[in-house]
Amino acid sequence: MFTIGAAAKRTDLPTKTIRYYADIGLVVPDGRSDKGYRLFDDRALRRLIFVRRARAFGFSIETCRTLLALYTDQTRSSADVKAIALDHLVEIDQKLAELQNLRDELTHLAASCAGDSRADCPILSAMAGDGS
Amino acid sequence: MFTIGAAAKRTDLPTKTIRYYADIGLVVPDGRSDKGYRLFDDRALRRLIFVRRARAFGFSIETCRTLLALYTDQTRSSADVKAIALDHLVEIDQKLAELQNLRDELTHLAASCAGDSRADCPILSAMAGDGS
DNA sequence: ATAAAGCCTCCAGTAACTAGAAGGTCAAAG
DNA sequence: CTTTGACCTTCTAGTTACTGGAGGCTTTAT
Repeated sequence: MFTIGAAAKRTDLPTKTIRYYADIGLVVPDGRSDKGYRLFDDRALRRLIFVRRARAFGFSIETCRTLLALYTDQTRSSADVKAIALDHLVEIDQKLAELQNLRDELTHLAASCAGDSRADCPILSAMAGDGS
Repeated sequence: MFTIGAAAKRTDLPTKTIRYYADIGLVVPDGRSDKGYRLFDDRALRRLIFVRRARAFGFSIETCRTLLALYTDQTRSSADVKAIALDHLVEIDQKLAELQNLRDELTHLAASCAGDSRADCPILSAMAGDGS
């Protein structure tokens, strides 16, 4: 059984985050010590690490909740998990496309800006709506 | 002089957003009617549109504030604006790289998942830290 | 005259934490 | 035995950029 600090070291998560996850019922401690300290067992640590990885993949907390449930459920079908992953991939691709657009346009604008001491600036002009 | 609703139509921004921008002092109305209605003039509308465009480029509100100041300042140098744009480009490129990484890894995982009725799932295994 | 639309302010909620204050607990050192 | 420092607890509030809604005037249209 680990206190929150020990769990933090082992899971590579901040104690604040672990406490937060406990508060929202995402990964609840196994129990409390007689003085009220949260105590985590190995299973809880595994779940915390699972969440850390899933979050790193960009899954929302709510999706992590679903994923954790599937992780725990031995009768799950891999199709359910795959569907969630594919949904997330679609979102990522959308963001990627938006960002690439943004980068291209901003690169273009920045390139057309002299960047000297004169006031004339195509970037500001674009924001103001003068051009295009 | 336009009421907030008229300004919203002309700038293509929600009234709530315009009110918010006024509250935080980003684009303040020109004044108030005798009944307390916010009144916007053409200059304010131009500034609202400027902010809408800058936000679409992903600039934060605080950066918009700076950009607006530069927009207004006739003695600005285009170098100042360009520096902000290039900073932002660096951030965009970082996010882009992260997202691409994420997409590649997740694509790989999803591809290796059968997606059938069996429980075995490489995606969950990856989150659990079984592999790699 | 009345009803609909538009305006006002203030409060709360979103996502996922993070910071900080005030205070109890525990292990080791003096 | 006490003190120090590192832990732990709870609670409140702040972050970003809005958005939604309640309750209540005002203006406009019928």
